[in-house]
Amino acid sequence: MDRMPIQVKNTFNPVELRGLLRTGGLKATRSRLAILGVMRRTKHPLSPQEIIERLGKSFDQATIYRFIKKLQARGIIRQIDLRHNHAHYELFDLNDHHHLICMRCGRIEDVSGCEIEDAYNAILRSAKDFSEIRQHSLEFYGICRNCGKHKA
Amino acid sequence: MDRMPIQVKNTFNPVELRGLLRTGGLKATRSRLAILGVMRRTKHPLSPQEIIERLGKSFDQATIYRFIKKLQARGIIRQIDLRHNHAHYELFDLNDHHHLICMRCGRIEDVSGCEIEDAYNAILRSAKDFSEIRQHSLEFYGICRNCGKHKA
DNA sequence: AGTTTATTGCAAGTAATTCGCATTTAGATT
DNA sequence: AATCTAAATGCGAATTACTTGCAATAAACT
Repeated sequence: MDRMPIQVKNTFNPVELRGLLRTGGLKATRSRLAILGVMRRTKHPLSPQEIIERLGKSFDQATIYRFIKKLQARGIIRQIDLRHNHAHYELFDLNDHHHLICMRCGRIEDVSGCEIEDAYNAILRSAKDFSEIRQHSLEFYGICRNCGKHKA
Repeated sequence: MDRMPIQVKNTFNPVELRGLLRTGGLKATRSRLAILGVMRRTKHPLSPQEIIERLGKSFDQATIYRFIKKLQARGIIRQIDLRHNHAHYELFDLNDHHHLICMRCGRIEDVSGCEIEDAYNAILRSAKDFSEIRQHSLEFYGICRNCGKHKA
């Protein structure tokens, strides 16, 4: 394949998607590249069903769910809790960001720069039974401007 | 119908449980007092099924789920994402605390004192589409000491 | 090209949550 | 205390979310 220019964080090109999989010991199948492609080009967390919809053609759920598990175990994606009754996922982003979620309409906005990482050590020091923190999840639930206009 | 969250101090005795419900415009039935009782005396987040188990007698799921929704809408309980495939809930606690969750065995430890609240304003300032934050969720996922001993 | 092994697709299975509706009950009203 | 009414319950069925077993397929290594 052609050598691709160096990309900014998390702008995975096709080659990099392959590498991502290989590094994780995962085979790079057409489906998998397509799934990662969808996630890459969507800027908000996706549910498995949403991924299937975006893939266009009918796609087997089991395949998605199994793949998601592997991605998650390898830290390639992370799980986001939007408080719908199903999980959402997004590509792991080194620029740690979190989400503002509207409790009425579900609108999502990214918020960036939250120095939780700095708190890790303090938390570990105070923890009795834990020796390692691998990830965290931080979501803010509120009311978006639009919903704020219309009385509840 | 559903109202705005009401955050009441959490020093519940039986009488206060009644008041809690009344303030929320909810009828104080025997079942409801029992459910709140279970949540009060358990120090970790519970799933609807766990609540049913603890209630002893056979208990209708629909009743629990419906009640939980109302409690949540009123800010009496909050939802915790332990990344099992179902939601967990705990009584809302003004002493804001969060959870360390073991990614292997699911063990939970509380961590307290995380000054996220102070970040609310900063976050709102930087937010484009949000005018109000009502709650947040912060969970840390890691490996507990016990699981840390045994190699993965 | 051939072999190995991970991955897929399908169909069935389980778990989690919701809904509709007839019945009951808490709490306000008389 | 008896009555009234809206809210809550119980039940069964429905829906949604996710998982599993297994035979067929395709990636990656030789």
